[in-house]
Amino acid sequence: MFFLTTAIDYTNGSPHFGHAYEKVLADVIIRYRRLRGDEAFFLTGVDQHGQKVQQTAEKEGISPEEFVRRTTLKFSELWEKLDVKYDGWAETIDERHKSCVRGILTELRENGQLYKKSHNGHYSVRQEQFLGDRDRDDSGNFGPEWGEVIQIEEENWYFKLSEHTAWLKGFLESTADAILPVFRKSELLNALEKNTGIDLCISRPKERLRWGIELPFDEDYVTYVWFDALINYISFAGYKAAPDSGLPDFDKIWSSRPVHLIGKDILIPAHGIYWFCMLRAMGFTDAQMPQLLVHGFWNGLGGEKMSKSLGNIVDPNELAAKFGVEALRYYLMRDIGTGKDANYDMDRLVMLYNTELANELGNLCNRALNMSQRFTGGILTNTGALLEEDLAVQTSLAETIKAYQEAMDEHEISKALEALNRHVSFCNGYAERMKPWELNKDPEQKERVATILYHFAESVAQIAVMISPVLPEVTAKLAEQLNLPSLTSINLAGLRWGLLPDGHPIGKPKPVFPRIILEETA
RNA sequence: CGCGGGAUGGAGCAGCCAGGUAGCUCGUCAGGCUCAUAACCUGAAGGUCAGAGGUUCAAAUCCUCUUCCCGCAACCA
Repeated sequence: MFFLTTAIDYTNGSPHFGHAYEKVLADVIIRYRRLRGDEAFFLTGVDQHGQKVQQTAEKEGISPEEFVRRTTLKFSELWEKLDVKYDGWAETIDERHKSCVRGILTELRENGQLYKKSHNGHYSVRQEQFLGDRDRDDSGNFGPEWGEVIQIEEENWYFKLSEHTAWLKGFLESTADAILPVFRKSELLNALEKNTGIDLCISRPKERLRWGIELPFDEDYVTYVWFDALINYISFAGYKAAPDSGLPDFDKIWSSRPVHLIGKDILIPAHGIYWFCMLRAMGFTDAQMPQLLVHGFWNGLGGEKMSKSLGNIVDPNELAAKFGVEALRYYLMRDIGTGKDANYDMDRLVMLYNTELANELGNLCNRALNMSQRFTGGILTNTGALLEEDLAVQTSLAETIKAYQEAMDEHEISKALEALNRHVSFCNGYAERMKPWELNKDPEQKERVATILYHFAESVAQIAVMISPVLPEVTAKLAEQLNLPSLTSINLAGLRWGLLPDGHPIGKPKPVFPRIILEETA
């Protein structure tokens, strides 16, 4: 079983472009695994506890439950709109999750992994948080933004993180693919190097934070965000779940190393250090440790961070409404290398859609069907003699499948799409060289024309299958036009020359990718 | 010497790990075609691969140093 999770999004605001990227990427990866014929489970969801939620709800004069119910909907509705299809949905206020967290905390305490101690430090009353040295300004003082800063002493619960860091170092060093891309691992190892004997505080006193999971053994505290949120990966996979919970069978879901798709911001320390050590403390073996697939960020046009203050936030809902879900999904997968950062550029979104989808693939499909209807009565035949040029098309397609698969296996979606485009381009060149519209004027060449048109249609059919993880709706539309519904259920191994049977009646052409025309707005 | 990423024709990127004529898309220019969503095809111009040094028969690719840009600096309880 291939088990894929994403980060769970914090329900304090609306989903933005980055949220959409991660979920679409996960959706594409999972659809690809299914295309390969693998059994797969996709878990995503929302992180609903914490101070920010508590504060914002208070400000709006509603209960945190009500607030979280509303914001959660913004996420789930977006995923539905963007055709992100998950199998499990994680909400951290779910009782099944809470009881899993409490069960784990209880067990860790019994195993001597938790202890209570007091800490003395600077505390900002206004911001309701402890301050560290890096919160000081240039002159070494805490600035006015913190309001009144007092020295207080507070007791809290700690997790013996330091007992596991030596193991973690060894595990990371001996597991080449523990973290992808690889350069992230060196970053993590460096961070780990500096982590000497520090334990992790896993509680917050209730007088400061009520909106969380109460510690099962100390009712004055709630659980620290990461000790709550990270556990979603196992709680909603059925870890220690009651038989009637409705959750999946954990042993089945976690039968091989799962993949956690996360952003680069939460690798260190949350996933790379805390989560691995938490799993280790719970008794997970090295072979059960998840793989972290770390993606980059979308920045604004000049490469600057997207932020509210700069006003360059991009709303995925607006983009989907303006350009369509297909254009958005395609852009999200096409214009960024997995693991790297990219700059969001609307002009590129339009350009990539118009050139690669409308002009290339869409047009190839359209001209193929058109000629078939006009020249061969809409009937495909593949019994004609093959010329070198025809065989070159078949070779190009076979190479495309290989390149596509290699790229997808490495989660390099953009490169996979590039490979598909190369074959489409090749077909367009083949069309120019063969000139079936010329040949058609000669009645003697009927069979030749049919053979050429078959090569177009078959190419479109196979590309339709390969593009399905990224653009599932497009595959359905192409399958309909090709009059071959089975395309939507075929898997990769079934991609062999001859998907379209001899004598197949092909459908009528209708643009699958209407060009996006941007209105001039001066 | 804190850590990591990046610097490749006008723009955006690939190539670098496993050295061997610098590649892709867009844009520009000139042709061609007309089956097709003003789509398609061919050709051309344009780069001393940030800079310096080193290794090598050979370096964008390996090593060293420098400059510039970006992100992070985790114990914030």
